[in-house]
Amino acid sequence: MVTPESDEEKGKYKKEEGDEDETAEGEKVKECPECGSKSLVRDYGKAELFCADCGLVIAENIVDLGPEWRAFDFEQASRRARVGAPMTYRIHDKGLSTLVTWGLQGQGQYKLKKWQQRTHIANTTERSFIFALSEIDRMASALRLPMNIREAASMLYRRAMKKRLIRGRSIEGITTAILYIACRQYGVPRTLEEVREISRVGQKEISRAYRFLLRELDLKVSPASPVDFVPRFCSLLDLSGEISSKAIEIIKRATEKELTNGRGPIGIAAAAIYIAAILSGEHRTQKEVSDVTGVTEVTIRNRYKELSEQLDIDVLL
DNA sequence: AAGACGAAAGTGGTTGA
DNA sequence: TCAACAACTTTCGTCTT
Repeated sequence: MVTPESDEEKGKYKKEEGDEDETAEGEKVKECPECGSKSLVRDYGKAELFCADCGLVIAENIVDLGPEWRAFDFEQASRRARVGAPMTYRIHDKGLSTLVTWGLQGQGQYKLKKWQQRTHIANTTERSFIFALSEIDRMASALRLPMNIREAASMLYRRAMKKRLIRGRSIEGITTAILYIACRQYGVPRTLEEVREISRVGQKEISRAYRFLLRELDLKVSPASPVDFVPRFCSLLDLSGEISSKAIEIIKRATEKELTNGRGPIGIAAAAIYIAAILSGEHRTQKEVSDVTGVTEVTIRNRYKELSEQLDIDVLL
């Protein structure tokens, strides 16, 4: 599985707006097949091309790592082809189910009862697991998240179950928190509000489950970077990739000057987008930005005042 | 009339004794 | 466990376009 994002990985994403990229099969891609976004980003560290909106990994090994990688890849591909469908974490028994038929004739009543008790427990945990996976899938669909993130979420749930962390807790809370974590880990964070909207539980419970899982699975989720929100917010505001790049540039300068310390990343992202849009002659009102980002106009104002003053950006309306 | 501005009070989460 | 604290929100009156 791809495991994401440590601090040092920040900043090595390179924007390739409007540029064409090649998948391993040699096709040209310009937009994300999952969500249609044109914000495709190359991560040279992991040698991936992925969608900055939803996190879908479109191509791996896009960088020429030497002449032999294709052969390597092909060999693997053909080897896999012989084993059947790729194993997935999203099927409750990892897709390796076997059909077993029992002959129960001749068993005594007692033994049967015992067996039923045992399988009852197995059935209920199994049942809730299946429910959890379907919930992850439902919410991931609503958020338009790609398979790789759903896989990661399912895997996290598996780990949580193995450690017996689910018992006595609401599946809804856990699954929502897990999805929230998975998005963060893949560098396409969702806001707590966005996640809450498609969840069946409230924000309080999601946060509780979130903190609980981080502690118990000792996951390290570095605080979300404002940069990670920019492409998605921009496309929600119908702003071009140029503006997105400009906003990211502003954030980078702000980060160097340590203007982002202690501030909420979403507020920073919102302000940077607000500024970038005005500078590009594509004005968006504070209300519009506020609506898609979920931070108030007041916060956008405060951040954008700070940024424009400290970075000597003249924002003339 | 809509957008931007900023003061002031309120809220929820973190930190440190 | 409690209080102090910073960031953010809510609310609202005022100014600008």
